[in-house]
Order: sequence, then structure tokens, then C-alpha cells
Amino acid sequence: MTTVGTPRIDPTALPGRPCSAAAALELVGDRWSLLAVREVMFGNHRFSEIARNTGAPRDRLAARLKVLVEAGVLERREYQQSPPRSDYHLTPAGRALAPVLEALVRWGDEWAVQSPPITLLHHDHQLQPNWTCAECGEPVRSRDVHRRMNVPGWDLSGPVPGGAADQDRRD
Amino acid sequence: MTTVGTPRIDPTALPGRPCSAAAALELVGDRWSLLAVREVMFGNHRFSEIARNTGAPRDRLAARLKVLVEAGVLERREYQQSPPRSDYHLTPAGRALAPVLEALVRWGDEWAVQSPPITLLHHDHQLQPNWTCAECGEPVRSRDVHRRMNVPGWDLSGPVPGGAADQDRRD
DNA sequence: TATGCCGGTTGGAAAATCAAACTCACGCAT
DNA sequence: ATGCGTGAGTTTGATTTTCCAACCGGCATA
Repeated sequence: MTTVGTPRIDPTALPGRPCSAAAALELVGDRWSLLAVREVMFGNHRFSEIARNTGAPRDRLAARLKVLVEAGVLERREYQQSPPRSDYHLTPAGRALAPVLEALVRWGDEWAVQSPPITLLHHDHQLQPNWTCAECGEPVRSRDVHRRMNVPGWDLSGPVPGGAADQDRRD
Repeated sequence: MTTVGTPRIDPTALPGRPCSAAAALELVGDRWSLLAVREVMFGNHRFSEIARNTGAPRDRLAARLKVLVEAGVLERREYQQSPPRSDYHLTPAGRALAPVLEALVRWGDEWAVQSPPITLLHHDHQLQPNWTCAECGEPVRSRDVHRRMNVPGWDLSGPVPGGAADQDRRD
């Protein structure tokens, strides 16, 4: 059995700014994918459970699960052979989505709903996540965060006129 | 001038499990919204800049910006009156999306692209974010995180048979 | 034989998306 | 005054995606 690494996206092939967020959204940024991952994280591994608990149409869900498996986010396991039945489990890449979902939940709790439908518990108390910088130990405040673009032809304000990303337009 | 709070979604009205992540995705979970927010965070406030740097079709972008403004994520400002010209700025709710985008970037960096197109800097070193629990100070490991559903009729495995969320199906 | 469960697939209608062209109000140069 | 460029969208018509409901196939149970 060959272990297939997650296929990689070339972010410069995406429309707009080359950015890992755009690449990530290309894989999990549709209406149902993250909710499907959420269900698997909650321990609901079977197609019907995921369909019921996300509300996704079955055909869409089947299509997205296929993409997520190809993307290396989920693993499909046959749990019986006759009739053939599969369920879905998180890969390391899938487990790594936990912070994304958690950030989303926290934003939703604060800005999208009246009261949190789900409470996150750490050990036996309520989870109050804190971003710190492992390098310097300080809490991360957004005004201390800066960005640098590593792609020739782009800077933070967009494509640089005459730069590499602009080459197909010069003549 | 009345300050309009962000309108709230009733998560039990959404398809599937009532969950803040689903509510959040209802607002910012389409193909272009988070990328538009990213651009505004990067300091690109104008329609044309956002359109160019996200790659979004102009009509879609116009529609999404409208939704984001109504949702209280962005603020639209007239920066001149004649001809009328507006640009877009982050509200507190918009700024609060930073952790979501950051989590997405970090996931994309690790699992979706070969090499990070954008580097996040904290002060003058590379940002290495760490989740800790403000309550107990420990780093957050996913096996220490548990969830509790607060909505009657639901638990982690789905709608509870006979429970409140199931009432429209009993007869 | 009939019924239900499970993991999907199929068909057709409805909705969302797209790229490109267009609008409208201006400022500026010719 | 004529034309040109800018900026923030809107319109258009074709394409693509999504949705819902029904269906399928293999098996277990009654």
C-alpha cells in the first residue's frame, strides 16, 4: 500500500493573490466540507449521519467526500464487505483543521448567534483559547502581526506593475 | 446615527446541526467573502483592488460586499461624494475574523501548498502561533477538548429521537 | 414476501456563477 | 466641446452548480 501525500495546489494558478488561505478554501471552502469534517470530528463517521447532521444533499455530500478523500483530508474505510459499506475518518490533515473550525466556532459564538449552541470544554472547564507566539511567548495582538509576500510580482497591495505576475500583460 | 449591531442568526433555523460554525459559514462561508476580508486586512479598501486581488467577478463581489456590510463585518464609507465613491473597512466583527484567516493560512501552508506564499511576522520574527487555554494556561491539545451541545433535541451524535428538534416528525 | 437499512447514484428543475460589456458621473487633456 | 481614463458598480446571456426526490442493490429481519 502506497501512502499518498496530500496533493499540493500551486497558489499562483489560482485566481487572484497567491495565498494559502485561497488554496485552503479551494479544498475545504465550499458550503458543506467543513461541516462534514466537523461531524467526523464529533465521532459521526457514516454517510447517513454526516448527511443528517450537516443537512447537505446526499449527492453533494457524496461529491465533497470524494474530493476530501482525494485531498487527503479524510480517509474512507470499508467497515464491511457485503454489502460494501464505508465510513470516513480524519487523516492528520483533517485533524489539523481543528483550529480552523474552532476559530470559526468562536467567531460565530461572538458575532453570528445569540447564544452558543455548543460549548467547548478543556479538561473540565470551559475552553478559553489564547493565541501566543511560540517564538517570543507574547500573546498575539493583531497590530503586532505583519505580512510579507514571497511571490515575485506581488506585494501586499496586489500585483506589481511590470512584475512577474504581470508578465502576460506586458507588450 | 444609530449603531447597528451585527444581526444574529438562529442556528436552529439552519439545516443540520445547530452550530456556530454553520452560522459563521452562512455569513462568510462562500467562495469570495473571506478573501475580500483578507484584502481589506491587507489594506486594500477599494472595490477594484479587492476585485483584482481576489479574482472575484465584479457582480459577485458587489453582492458579497453588500451582505458583509449588512452582516456587520465590513463598513462602507463614502470617501468622496461626486461622483459617489465608497470603500470598505473592517468593523470589530471583521477584525475578529483574523484568527479564522490565520488558522486557514496555517493549514494551507502545511497541507495545501508546497511553500507559503505569505509569511506572517510577529514583531520582527516569524509568527509561530500557539493555542493555550487562558483558564489553566496549558497548551490546547485536541484530545483534551470536549464538546457539549446546549440545544434541546440534539447531542453530539445528532438529533435525539423524540427530542425537541425531532418534534415536527412525530405523529 | 415484504420491509427497512445503508451508501450511495440518477434525473430534471431551479438557482447561482461567470466573463464581458455596459452605465454613469466625473476630471483632465486636447 | 470632444474624447479618454477612472472607479464603482450593474446588466446580459450563457454556463455551471445545486437541490430535491426518487431510485438502486445487497443484505438482514419479520
